[in-house]
Amino acid sequence: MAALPPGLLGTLDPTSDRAVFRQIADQLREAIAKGRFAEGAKLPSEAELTDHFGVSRMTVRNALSILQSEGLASAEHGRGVFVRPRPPVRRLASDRFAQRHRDQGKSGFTVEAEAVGSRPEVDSLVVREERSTPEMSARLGSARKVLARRRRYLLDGKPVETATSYLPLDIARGTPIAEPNPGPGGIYARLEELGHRLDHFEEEVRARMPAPDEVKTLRLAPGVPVIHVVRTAFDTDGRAVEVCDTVMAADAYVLAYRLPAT
Amino acid sequence: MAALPPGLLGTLDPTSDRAVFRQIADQLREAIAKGRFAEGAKLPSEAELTDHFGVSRMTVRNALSILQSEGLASAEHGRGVFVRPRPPVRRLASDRFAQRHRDQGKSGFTVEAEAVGSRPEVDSLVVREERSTPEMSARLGSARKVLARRRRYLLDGKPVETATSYLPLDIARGTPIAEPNPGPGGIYARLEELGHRLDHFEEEVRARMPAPDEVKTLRLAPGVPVIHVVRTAFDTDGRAVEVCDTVMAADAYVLAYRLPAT
DNA sequence: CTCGACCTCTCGTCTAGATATCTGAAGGAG
DNA sequence: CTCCTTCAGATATCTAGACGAGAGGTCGAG
Repeated sequence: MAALPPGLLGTLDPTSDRAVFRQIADQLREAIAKGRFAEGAKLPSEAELTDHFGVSRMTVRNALSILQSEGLASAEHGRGVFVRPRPPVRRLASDRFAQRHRDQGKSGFTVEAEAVGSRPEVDSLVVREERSTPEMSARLGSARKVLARRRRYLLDGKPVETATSYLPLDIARGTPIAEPNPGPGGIYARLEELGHRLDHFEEEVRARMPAPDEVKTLRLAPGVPVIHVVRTAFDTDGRAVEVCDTVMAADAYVLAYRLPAT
Repeated sequence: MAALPPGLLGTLDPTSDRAVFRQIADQLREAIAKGRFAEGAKLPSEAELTDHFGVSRMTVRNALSILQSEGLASAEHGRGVFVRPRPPVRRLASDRFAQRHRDQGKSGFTVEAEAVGSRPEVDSLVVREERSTPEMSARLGSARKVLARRRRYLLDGKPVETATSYLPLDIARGTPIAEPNPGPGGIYARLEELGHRLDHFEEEVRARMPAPDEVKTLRLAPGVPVIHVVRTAFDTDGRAVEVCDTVMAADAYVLAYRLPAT
């Protein structure tokens, strides 16, 4: 076992009342912040840290798990623990739903993916009728059943977002909206053709840790939260014509909004 | 040691290749989801779970730490592990910066706090001149030094948000903006009085896990992400007159936006 | 040269304790 | 009755190992 290069990490303070595993985590965190470990670089192995600090392996693992829960590092079984690179974030423009994009037949996701030079993909498309939940009824008016359109979005093969649109059946049933592929411009273009002229959207943005199924679907690394957006589309009659429930990998997104000051 | 009530939790599947501590976490998660443990209720103690499942204490602790990292539970030293209550979330209205609130002399935070019947507080107010960072220079134009206004917001005594406003010195120096208390309506009202008529704001929203100092300042429980908002204010000349960097406890906030469809 | 067996390093899971610290309740001193 | 001590129960930290499993390199058989 080769020892760690001297000076890379410091030593423990036995007089401190700060737990040993936290001190170790602190040192690693500081070393990462100072660039002593580059993005994507491998941290010292558990055995090396065990030797360097003179503690048991569980204590070292405890320290490493802190860094992972903070999203600073991620472990790869059989390889090591690595500094998590900050992925190039993608910008979700505020004019995502502008008329001009619909007119060009492009969906919001396609527009954004092309803007950063990435390859967009859509996945696991399920369209079906479902019973409405109380929450959805409150948002959509009183529809008993709704049309649900579920899909997953990928960027260069990596899943970044899942979205489910809910529409009242009396609007969507028997229209292209109920087809897997609703045609150019997406369902918003179809809604306008059906006479529901869109007026505005309301978005609610939350952040939280993912549920286990979300970790799986979005292939989330430990310590990555999700951004949960619920968007309601209103037509010019003031009726809610669609609710879109979106869960995004927080390390892949920056949401951009423009607010008037008046 | 009293045994657990029968039926509250199931048993392990020794043939499964799913790790034991994950199976235990799954069972607890499911029990919480089904309401067998109410919000704020105490989960079985480590000793009880150890007995019930016939595993060592470290394994049980491992399972409980998963629930905490998911934000589903939080441990209290010497008391037990409790189901985290979903706190009543606060709504950040899209018209937060509307002219009418400034005219009434109310800040955005005060307006929102009153809307949910909570007692707002502002804390640790620091106003000083600082060197500008490259990022800030890019956002604010080219100011070499900036005025920084740091503060922490509390709701009913609980810290929920920290915010730092940065303003170019040529605008702010020697004005009420450089005072700890800028007067009614806050700095936006002062900016308008100084001839900088506000035109619009641009907000960038990110979510991530908190850094250790943010955990401390916002008294965040483990497994709670933060929402990071950077807002830039533009005047009618198109000049950026203020950048506000805000870090919010994600379990205390829902951000609401209204987007035009045109 | 190619491919597969094997070997080593690495992280993943689990056990069975020991000691420390915090909380809340019970009980005694005043 | 009030205050303080004591104690039981709970989580926090740490040790010292054992075995499992994935990744990647070495090296010999073919």
